[in-house]
Amino acid sequence: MHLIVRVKDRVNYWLMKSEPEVYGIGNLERDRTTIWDGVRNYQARNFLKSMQVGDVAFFYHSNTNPPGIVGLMQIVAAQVVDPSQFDPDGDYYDPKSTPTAPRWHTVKVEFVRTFSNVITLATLRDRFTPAELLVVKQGNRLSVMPILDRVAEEILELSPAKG
DNA sequence: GCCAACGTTGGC
DNA sequence: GCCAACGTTGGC
Repeated sequence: MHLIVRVKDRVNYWLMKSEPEVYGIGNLERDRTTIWDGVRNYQARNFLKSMQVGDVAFFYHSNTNPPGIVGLMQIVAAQVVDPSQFDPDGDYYDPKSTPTAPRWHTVKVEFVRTFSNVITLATLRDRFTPAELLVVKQGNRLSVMPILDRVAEEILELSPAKG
């Protein structure tokens, strides 16, 4: 049986977590772009690898009060070799990685906007089931995850731009 | 600070 | 290849 796969240009949506104490949306607004380095989980890495330029990602603040989605960013470079894997003095050094055989790829993201209010985890739990949105699942530790189009659009409706 | 969830490591 | 021990994430 043959399937005709129609390849269409489409935007994929993602959610990416960071602790604001380490690197928050304010840091990204200041820097405009950043390499999303330091992810050392294979499932998260595989999602990072599948991101394409133009994809949109929600910036999620974790390990803070309240946790939640705080803004938007866009993928501006894909398949970026994570430079932190080569730094022997850094927290993310991977001695098994070499420049010719890097183990960790990531993306470069660009600031789009900060939401006027945090879309808290509690709000997300009210609106979405764990099957719809993985981040609301209890005990979820994945720091990069895909977001269904329908869910992304609903989140965007909750998020007027700041100012 | 506690602890549930869960990914990773390593002994066997 | 199993699985107990351990370490980390991250909400609360």
